[in-house]
Amino acid sequence: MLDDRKLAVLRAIVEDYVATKEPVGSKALADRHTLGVSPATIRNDMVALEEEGYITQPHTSAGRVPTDKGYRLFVDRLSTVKPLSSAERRAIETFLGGAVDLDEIVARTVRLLAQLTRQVAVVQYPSLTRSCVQHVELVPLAAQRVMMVLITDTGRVEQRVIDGLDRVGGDSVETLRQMLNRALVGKWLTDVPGAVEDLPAQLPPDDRPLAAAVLSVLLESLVERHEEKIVLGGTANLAAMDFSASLRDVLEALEENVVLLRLLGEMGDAAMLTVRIGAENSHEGFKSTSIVSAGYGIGDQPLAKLGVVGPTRMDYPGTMGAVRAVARYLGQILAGR
Amino acid sequence: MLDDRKLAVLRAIVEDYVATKEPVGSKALADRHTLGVSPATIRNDMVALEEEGYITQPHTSAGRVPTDKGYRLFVDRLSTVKPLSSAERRAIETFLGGAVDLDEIVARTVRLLAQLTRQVAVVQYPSLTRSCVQHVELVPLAAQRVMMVLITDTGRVEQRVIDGLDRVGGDSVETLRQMLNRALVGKWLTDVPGAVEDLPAQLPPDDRPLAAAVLSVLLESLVERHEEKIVLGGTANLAAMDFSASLRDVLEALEENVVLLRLLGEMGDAAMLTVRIGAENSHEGFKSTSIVSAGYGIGDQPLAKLGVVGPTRMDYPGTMGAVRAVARYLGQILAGR
DNA sequence: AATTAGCACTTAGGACCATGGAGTGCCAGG
DNA sequence: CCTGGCACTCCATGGTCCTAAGTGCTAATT
Repeated sequence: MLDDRKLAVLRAIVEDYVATKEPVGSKALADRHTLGVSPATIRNDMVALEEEGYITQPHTSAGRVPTDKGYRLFVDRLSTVKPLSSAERRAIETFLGGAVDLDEIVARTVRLLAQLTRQVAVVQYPSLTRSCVQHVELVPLAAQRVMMVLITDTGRVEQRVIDGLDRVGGDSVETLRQMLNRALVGKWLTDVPGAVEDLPAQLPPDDRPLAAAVLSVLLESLVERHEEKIVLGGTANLAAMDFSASLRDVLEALEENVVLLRLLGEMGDAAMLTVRIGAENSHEGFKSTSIVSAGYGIGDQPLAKLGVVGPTRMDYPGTMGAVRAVARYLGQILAGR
Repeated sequence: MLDDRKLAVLRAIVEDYVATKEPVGSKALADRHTLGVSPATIRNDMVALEEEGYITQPHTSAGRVPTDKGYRLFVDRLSTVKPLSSAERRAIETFLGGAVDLDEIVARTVRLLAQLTRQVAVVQYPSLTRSCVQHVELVPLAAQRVMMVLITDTGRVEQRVIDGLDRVGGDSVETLRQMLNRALVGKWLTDVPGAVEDLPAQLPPDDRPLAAAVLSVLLESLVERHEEKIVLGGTANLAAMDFSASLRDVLEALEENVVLLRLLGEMGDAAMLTVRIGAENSHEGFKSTSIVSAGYGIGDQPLAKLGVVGPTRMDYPGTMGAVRAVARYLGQILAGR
């Protein structure tokens, strides 16, 4: 059905449309690309492509524009991920280098990705479900309050205040602290529930209320509703894009972290580079955008995902190259800490 | 120069322009407000107001629009801060209630403020310079690395990794930990440098390199370049606004946290409700926006600031009311933790 | 059978113009 | 000092026309 030349035409249409932002006609294609055939032939190919639903024309006498399906074919079969220039690679290294803690690493990554792609960047914090406990600290704040600080091997530091306790003795806190660390250090967060099950029983009765309170907070807020954090950057780049949807809709969708997280979650895991185009995104606000994402992690251990959001009319090879490169470097940086 | 009626006219112009987003003419004013005079009289007043620079007309045969100076006069002398409805107050309380930690309190505050004002909300984290040390924790991560966690009374938890040490003994860490806490707990962060000056001298020689490394990180990254964090929300509301500047410029300016922090810093301190109108903001990107900000704190102890950014044509009384109310509630919530 | 040239057809968008309406400034009279 | 009246200005709106770009179809060519 679609011979090589038709595919070449589709590729040319996508490339030109992305570059010029204007519907592209048969004449322009013949001029700018060396397809070796005349505009008339290209026109014939275009009707075939249009019948198959890969391209469409905004109105009768306009050029053609790729559809979501057209972009999909382009991404799957007609393009190759474009590696970054060595200048860009160096920029990444120096830029991600000087970060002092996880927050700063993530913040810099998101800025970097936004700058490289000129689109909206999204970076998810290393998932708690993929982290191990490195240390648990209990800090007495007042007679009835204790702060719990959980430090993971991925660098995340989460704190919660446990409130409304009866007079808490310093010894009880210290005992519980040691016990928690003995039981939990090195464990996956997902394994924490099992590991703490029989802890209260090992304590003297006086200390059990405290232990119960601490454990319930730990389990509930950190394990069960496993909090995923996400950071956005480069929203200013939205202004230069023009969606079919309204800018407001896109901005609103972006502010819904829950939605973004779900979408990221639906995308390919691990080191996979995944592209979701237009209506493939199962959310109204992203219907006229594409999302390019990749997982990042330490070694082959996936931690979380990052990506960019832009108009469906985007430079897929370049964007995919940038996302992949940043994901890899981020993994390296995290590994080297 | 400006009698009461002229001021009333200015007030009416501002109110109508804010409501309708259209230049307002003498006839409309006479109809919609009970000024008790004819359009012709109003016209005369308008030329006076225009000569003084309070209003201007986009073109010869259009109505009048307030200038920055006009808004300034309106805010200073012609309006009163509008208290929130009781429904809104209750919304604030319930919304800010269920937050579990400082991050969530700040996140909720920023969403709330954006929703109430339908503009872009900005909330600064409690300033480190206004915080006291509540606890310092040292966690050995590996033979050559230690993580320092600093917890303040305002709920902030900052962590830094200290790297490149020689073999660190568990005892050394424990000794240093106790010593740091004895020396620092309860101290203002700004007083930390003085308080740690002679600490290394009190340690056995073997432990001094570790102490020096920890202290240098502590001083440098937390005290000297005292990190201020800031959070944005409601940028989707930007789409509905129309600035004279381009949307992109405003978005870019908003992403520059440093700029925002400086601007907030230039605004009135403590419980003061401050308004910066248009060109009063010393940054290009905010030339066509107004910023309404207030300090928040516990009791009369200021902690940091929050505010909203919107078009100069904004509902000042309403916005000021919302900002003031949210700042107060935030203080109360923080005090009650 | 595939490609190409030629041609008639469609349509968006720009230029041009006319017109109506909103608003002004000014003047003379109350 | 206020007001009604009036001439003037200018923007916004809508209509018309025209051009440029691009198409689809057919007949000729390879």
